[in-house]
Amino acid sequence: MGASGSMPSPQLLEEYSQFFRLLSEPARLQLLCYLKQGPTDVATLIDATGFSQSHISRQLGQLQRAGLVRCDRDGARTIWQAEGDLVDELCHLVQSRLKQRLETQLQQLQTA
Amino acid sequence: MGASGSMPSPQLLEEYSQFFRLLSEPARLQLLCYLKQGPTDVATLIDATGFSQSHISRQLGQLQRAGLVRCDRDGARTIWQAEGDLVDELCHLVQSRLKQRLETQLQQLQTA
DNA sequence: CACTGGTATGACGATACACGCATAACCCCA
DNA sequence: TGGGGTTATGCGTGTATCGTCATACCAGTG
Repeated sequence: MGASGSMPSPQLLEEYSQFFRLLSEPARLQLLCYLKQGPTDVATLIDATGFSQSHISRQLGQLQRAGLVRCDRDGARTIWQAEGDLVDELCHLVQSRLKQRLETQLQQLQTA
Repeated sequence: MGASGSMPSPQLLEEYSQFFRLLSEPARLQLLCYLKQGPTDVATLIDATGFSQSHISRQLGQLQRAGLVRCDRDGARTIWQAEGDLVDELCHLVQSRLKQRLETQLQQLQTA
């Protein structure tokens, strides 16, 4: 069961990995999680994360190009917010896995 | 709706990103997809991917430490196989997102 | 228009990691 | 126990990307 699926094309693999790479950086993931709590301006993000303004701008740019984040201009300021809950679902799946893995490790220790 | 979740701890963010980083490399993703088709020995993987033996060994090691892959020894050879279908689910979610994104872009072109 | 606050971008150092080569460690069999 | 085949590891190199500083860009205000 489930053993024989079809191999994705190299291009698709590349897209997948590019997407996952976006989430492979704690800084970006942190920004995403923060923005998930509601629309936020950049000054608040700088204050919350301690990163430089340029760094945050770059990371938000990448997330925006991937459609994970969008911005509305409020005069000179820019208000950012997370778009969609794909990342939530992905993180939830990964969390389940991590949890399950730790549980089995715990059981192995107890039976040893 | 869904605007206010709770912020994950830095450690958890780190774990998430480490996991996603595993999938951020086309080579590893390719190996995973290949192994999903059934147990395979290393020689076949070398042949299928064109990577060096040492590279494949390292990548499999990383995947194994994350519990995404496991190996059974067959004499001198090692037979590898994918473990669990977490990666399938993750890729499926990402694929849906990519598809949806292209569809909206297409619609925007048509209405323009 | 000059000025100010906010954002994006070029340049750069530092670090991480993908790869391959060579070689060590390992396992089976005669 | 030695030899052939298989897998893991030390090392070097190249490349990508993080993160910062300085600076250019851009929108609103006196």
